[in-house]
This record gives sequence, C-alpha cells and structure tokens, in this order.
Amino acid sequence: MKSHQIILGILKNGPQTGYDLTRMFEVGLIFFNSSSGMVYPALRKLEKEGKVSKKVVTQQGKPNKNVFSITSLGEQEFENYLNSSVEPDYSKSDFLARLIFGQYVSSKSVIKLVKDEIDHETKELALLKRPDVIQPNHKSLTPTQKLAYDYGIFANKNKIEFFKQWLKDHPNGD
Amino acid sequence: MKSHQIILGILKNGPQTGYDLTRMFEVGLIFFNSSSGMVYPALRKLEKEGKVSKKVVTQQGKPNKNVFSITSLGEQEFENYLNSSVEPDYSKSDFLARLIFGQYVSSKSVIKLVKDEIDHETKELALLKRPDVIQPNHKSLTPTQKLAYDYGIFANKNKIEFFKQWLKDHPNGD
DNA sequence: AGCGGCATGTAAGCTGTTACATGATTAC
DNA sequence: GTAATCATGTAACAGCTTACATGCCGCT
Repeated sequence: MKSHQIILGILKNGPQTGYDLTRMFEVGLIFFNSSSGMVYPALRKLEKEGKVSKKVVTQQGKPNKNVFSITSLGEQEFENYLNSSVEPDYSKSDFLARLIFGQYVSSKSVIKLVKDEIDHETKELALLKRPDVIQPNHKSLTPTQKLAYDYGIFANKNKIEFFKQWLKDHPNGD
Repeated sequence: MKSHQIILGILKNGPQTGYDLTRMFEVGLIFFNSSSGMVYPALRKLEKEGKVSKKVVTQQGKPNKNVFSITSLGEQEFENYLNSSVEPDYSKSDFLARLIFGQYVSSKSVIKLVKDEIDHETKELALLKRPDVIQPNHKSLTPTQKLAYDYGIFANKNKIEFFKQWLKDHPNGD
C-alpha cells in the first residue's frame, strides 16, 4: 500500500486538487497520513506515467487550481493494488513507547502523559465525528466506508475509556 | 521517536545482541516494528558515537555474539528522548484502506478481507499473551509496561469482536 | 497590520525496507 | 537431508518528512 495507490483510489471517487488531497492525508484519512511534500511529487509522477490527467481551473478571488482525474491506465494500476495481497497493519506509538519506559520517569510524568493522550484522542474523536472532515465532497459514505469509520470511532472511544479508567484506579500513577 | 532511541531504552534494561533486538523489533514490541536491516547499522552508528559498547562473547555450538551495553553517553541521549515532546501516534492500515475502497470489490472479497483480518489479529493476540514474547529476559513487567500490554490486548480483542459482530450482522457483506 | 485559509511546489536528507549473503548447529 | 534457529551483516533503493518558498484573498 503506497501513497500513489491511495491517491488513485481517491481520484476514482472524483477529481481532486493536490491541496484537497493534502488535507485528506493530513486529517481526513484514518488509515494513512502524509503531507504536501509527498502529494505534489506523487501527482507529478502519476501524471508523467499517464495515470492521472491534469486540468487547470482558473478561479476568481482564489489561486488557480490543478484538478487531477484518474485515467484508464490509472484505473488499471488501482486494480492491481486491489488484487495484491493485504499488508499487515503498521503502527508506531510514541505514547506506548513512553509507557514501556515509564519506569525511568516520575509517576507525575506518567499521569501527565496519559492525560495528554486522552486529550489528544478526544480531539481526534471529535474530528472523526465531523462528516465534512471525513467526506469533503458531500457524497454519502458507502457501507464499507461507514464500517471503517465506525471502527475508527469505536477504537478511539475504547482507548479513551481504557486510560480514563486507569487514571481512576491509579490516581498516583503507580 | 527514532529506532536508535528505542534501542537505547531497551539496552537500559540490560545488554542485548543485535539478534535479540531484531526479534523484539519484529514481534515483541507493540509500539514499533522493524528488521535486522535497521538494527545492525543502528548499533554500529551508536557504537561509533560512543553511546553503546560492544563485547564479543564466544559460545560453543553457536556463533559468536556481539553483546551491546548502553554507556553513560547513551544514557544521556536517552534522557534527551524522555524529555522531548511526545509524537502523535502514527498508523498505516492497508486493511482499513481496502474497506474504504470496498465499493470497488465484490461483497465476497470484503467478507474474506474481514475474516482474514480477524484471523490475523487472533494470532497477534495469542502472541501478546505469551510472556516469553513480550519479555524475553525473564524480568517481570513494570506497572506501566503491564498497562501498555494490557491496552494492546484490549485494543486487539475489541477489534476482533467488532468485526466478528459485523460479520454476524452482515452475512452477505453489504 | 496581521493572521488564517487557499494553493502549489522544491530540495535535502533521513530512515527504514528489501533482498541478499554467509555459515554453523539442532531437530525432524 | 532439509528446515528452522542462531547470528551477523551489506547495498541499493524507496519513501516519506521537514523545512522552506511564494503569493493572493478575506476577515478582524
């Protein structure tokens, strides 16, 4: 699962600008994160390979947009991805790392770590519940998309509840 | 949170070989994954920087081992990590990606995807419950380590239950 | 006057992955 | 006899991150 495959999949649902894709990769997607430094070079490469096509849209009061659409070659490439084997999930958690190394910091620090994580996840949860963030083009979610986001919300809530409970049970962090 | 910081943190708990570290990065850690291609170069670099020291241990019936220990300079480096700000969690899920793109495959494929994921997570759960995998050096877990692993098990179980329930409710994948 | 949103991009660099290579021993 | 485990490593590459750069518009 590479970023350019995800881009093709998103474009299959309708044309997008690099800017919109960047925002999705930054906040909207629950399964992948990235930034503009990746999106624009990826789009150029896909264009060079004939997998997406660019259309310049002039706007008044706003900068011009480069709107990208998927081509039939791009559709084939995306098919290849869908037929490839599923990669195992990958996750990196600095939060859990610091819990593992919790013995080397004070109880107070651990409490703060957990509280901050709860705050952060609570904000993430609020984002996940905003339909405009997860589906910016006003289309309704497909059943499997709903399933994915429902799972995201579920996992997030469970995490928050788990650590809130721990805080209650261990007010001194030990 | 970089791999070399994690290595230093692990070495703080006792000397390790590159081989042992590799196994931890491959299966034992819930917050970071990697492979031998990363561990050995990282150890060399840390040694060159004076943050770890190497001791060659000859063994009979087995290849020689390079056992690495953390130095005081390495301890300082690790302190710097502990004092740095916590990075947000990063995760990449090909499974969720394929759910998001579920509209482009058959219902049967979606069912298979979910079943395979449940199988895979069930195996992961079994690993998480094996103390020898998560703590190979026979030490007992510290309270925060236990918390981290309990959360790992909890999240894993919830994921399995969530998708098992969905399979029950949607036997035809729609 | 300044900030946030819209919009696009580059360049350098780090990090980690993949694939390969070697070789001895033990268990089946 | 062959597969798995122990044990170490390299080289090439892909991929992504970070930081920077630009500029207009609308709002306050």
